[in-house]
Amino acid sequence: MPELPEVEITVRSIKKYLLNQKIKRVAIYNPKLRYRIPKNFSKFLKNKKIKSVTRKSKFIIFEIDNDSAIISHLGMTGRYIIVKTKFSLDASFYNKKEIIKKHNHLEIFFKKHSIIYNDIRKFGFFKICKNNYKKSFHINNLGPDVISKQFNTKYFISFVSGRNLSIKNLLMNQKFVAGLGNIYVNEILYSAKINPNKKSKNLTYDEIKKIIFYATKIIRAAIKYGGSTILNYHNSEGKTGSYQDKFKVYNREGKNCCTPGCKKKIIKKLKNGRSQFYCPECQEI
DNA sequence: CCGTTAACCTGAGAGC
DNA sequence: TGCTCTCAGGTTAACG
Repeated sequence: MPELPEVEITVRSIKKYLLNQKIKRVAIYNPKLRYRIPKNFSKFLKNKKIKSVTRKSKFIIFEIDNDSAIISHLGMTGRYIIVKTKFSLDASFYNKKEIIKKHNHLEIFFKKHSIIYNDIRKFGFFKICKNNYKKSFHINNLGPDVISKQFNTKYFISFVSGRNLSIKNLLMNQKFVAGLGNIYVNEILYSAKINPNKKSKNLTYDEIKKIIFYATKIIRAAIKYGGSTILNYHNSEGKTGSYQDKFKVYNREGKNCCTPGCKKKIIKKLKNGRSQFYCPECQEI
């Protein structure tokens, strides 16, 4: 499901329900996620307060009051659902058919509400960090956030030197730049007019500048529009994103290229297990 | 070390 | 209608 914008929207939409709330109880309905939820998870959280909710790349960090944290990842289909009281479980958006109760894996109860973790494909996970979460395996290996100043031409060039991979694979690599996924990489390369199969080392300085420019621009715009909803992404209050209406190539196979004067159709090719969408004319290699 | 592939899991949609 | 097949917002162990 989620790339940086969807995770950012998730964080914003759950934050106000969690900050400084005391955890009364944690129910684990199914521990079998990407990593098994540890046995001491409930005990670890009980009676603690959530000090902050932040995003690092596509990870969500819940800082707990005693210098420890929970790292959460949504995988492809993970989502949080705020439940006002336990009696509202069957009400409103929870009733929408796409939210199926058997995919609720975890629920954290506060005094007057709870938050559910729901994940169809179970690629998401939770990890307990007892020390500095920034030094944890997942966070420590991340490159700069795509919307941070550290993601600049100098960094780009130094990372690429001596490597031999396509620009699409490079942008998908979280060690290079954190937060991008398949949708936004396709969109960025279309706007920058660069073929996804072009070798990173063959990019010109101008092309690198364009990639960084459009990466920033597109990610910020996607956040502004509440992320993208393809199949089942919703924020924690049940709203869909609308950036999918702005897609120029993603999910547009066979449709006309958006560039004025270009008569070509968008093509789709499977590469490295992921779909590439691009215009064969505007993004000629 | 580097780049690519397979695997994890469930459901939607296409084709027959 | 129903079956089979492919693909889907991600990460990472294992392989060459």
